[in-house]
Amino acid sequence: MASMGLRERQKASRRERILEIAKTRFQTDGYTATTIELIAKDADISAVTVYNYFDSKAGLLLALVSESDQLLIRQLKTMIARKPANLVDAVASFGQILRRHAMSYLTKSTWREVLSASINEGSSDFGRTYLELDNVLIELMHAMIVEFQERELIPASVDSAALADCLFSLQNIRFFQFIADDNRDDEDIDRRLRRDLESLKAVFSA
Amino acid sequence: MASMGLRERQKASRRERILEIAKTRFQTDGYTATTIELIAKDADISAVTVYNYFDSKAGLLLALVSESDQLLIRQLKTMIARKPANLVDAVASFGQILRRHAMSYLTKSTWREVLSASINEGSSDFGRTYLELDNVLIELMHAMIVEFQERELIPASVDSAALADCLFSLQNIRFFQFIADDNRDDEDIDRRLRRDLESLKAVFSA
DNA sequence: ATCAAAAGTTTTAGTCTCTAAAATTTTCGT
DNA sequence: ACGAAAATTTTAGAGACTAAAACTTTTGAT
Repeated sequence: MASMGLRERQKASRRERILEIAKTRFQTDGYTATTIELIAKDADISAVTVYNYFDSKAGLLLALVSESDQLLIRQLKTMIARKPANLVDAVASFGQILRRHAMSYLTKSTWREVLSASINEGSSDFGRTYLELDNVLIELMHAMIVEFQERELIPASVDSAALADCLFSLQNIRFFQFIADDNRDDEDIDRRLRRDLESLKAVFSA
Repeated sequence: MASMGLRERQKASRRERILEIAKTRFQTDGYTATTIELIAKDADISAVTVYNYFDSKAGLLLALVSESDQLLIRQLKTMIARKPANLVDAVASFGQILRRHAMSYLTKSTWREVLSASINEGSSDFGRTYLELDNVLIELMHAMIVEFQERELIPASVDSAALADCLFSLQNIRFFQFIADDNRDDEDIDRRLRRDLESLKAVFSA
């Protein structure tokens, strides 16, 4: 990257700087208490410049979230590599890793901002970034299912991509519910997700 | 209700008036173009008074949405009474009725506001109202499944409540995706939902 | 009917997100 | 070094929302 001109280097480093400052601010003072003005002051720039780098306050937050994604992906891959014994356990583990990772990073209240913005801004940068994130996770779910097929625990005739999308979605809505309700804990959701899969098994095995 | 004092009657009628005005404004000018200030002016009250009746602009919108619910419920009941031939068709119809009803009432963009607020305000009035709405729909899904069990198309051993919750959730996330993306049409989602159910059938019937 | 308390409304003043545009500064290619 | 291009800052403003003080209306007791 030595070929980058001053301008480009400045742009990249300024972006990093904003992200860095926002991260600590969000963590120490919380999302709502952190104003864009404050972040700008910390970074010695004007508030408008922050908007020049990020679409919105929520967009800044999402950029931070997507940074943490590499770790999440690694954790999921490790789980998949351990070859879970059955689909129900596998999907449940998948969800659990997601939830725990989410909670290690942000509070539920802050996650609500992320999810809420992800719906509202399907077209913006934010929306696109979020969709990419989801797609990576769906890819992982897919890989997991293909492995089940290779081990012949799932018939090869099943459309693995369709199933991956569907199972991820099911897990995802339970994640939404987990985030939406402060009183719902990890085990609560784990039970519910397992119950979902068990009832589906019950109807369709008939 | 003749027993209500002046105060209570005024309160109710003012609430109705705000709702009425907001409804026409939202429909003619759109949600974002309609400011609280404008609604207040139309209703001959101050903007702060609007906030006295509704938590937020999105809350006002939700109050409007929940008004339209009676019609939706009737449509779903009619569909259920027609005794659909199989689960897949039934769930697909359920979703289709929801989407069409939604589109007959508000634009996708406006629905995004509703959904986004529903996540962000789990605790507020808004959140509670929205949960109630969902619960009514889950109840209907449940009734439908019980009917399937009565017709012995689904084994009586299946936990009908768990299944209803799960199938509603699955349908619901596809509804979210429908709303989130302007380019996704009704048939698109219908196909996807059917594919979801078919792949689940394929895995679990093995 | 009168009057004080209760309830509801308005005014005011302010914070915060976000946008647009004009003015200014910085970097870049020549 | 100089003009063009790009980024940044200033300024000005809209709009959602909040808190509190000032005011008006309704109510219930006398």
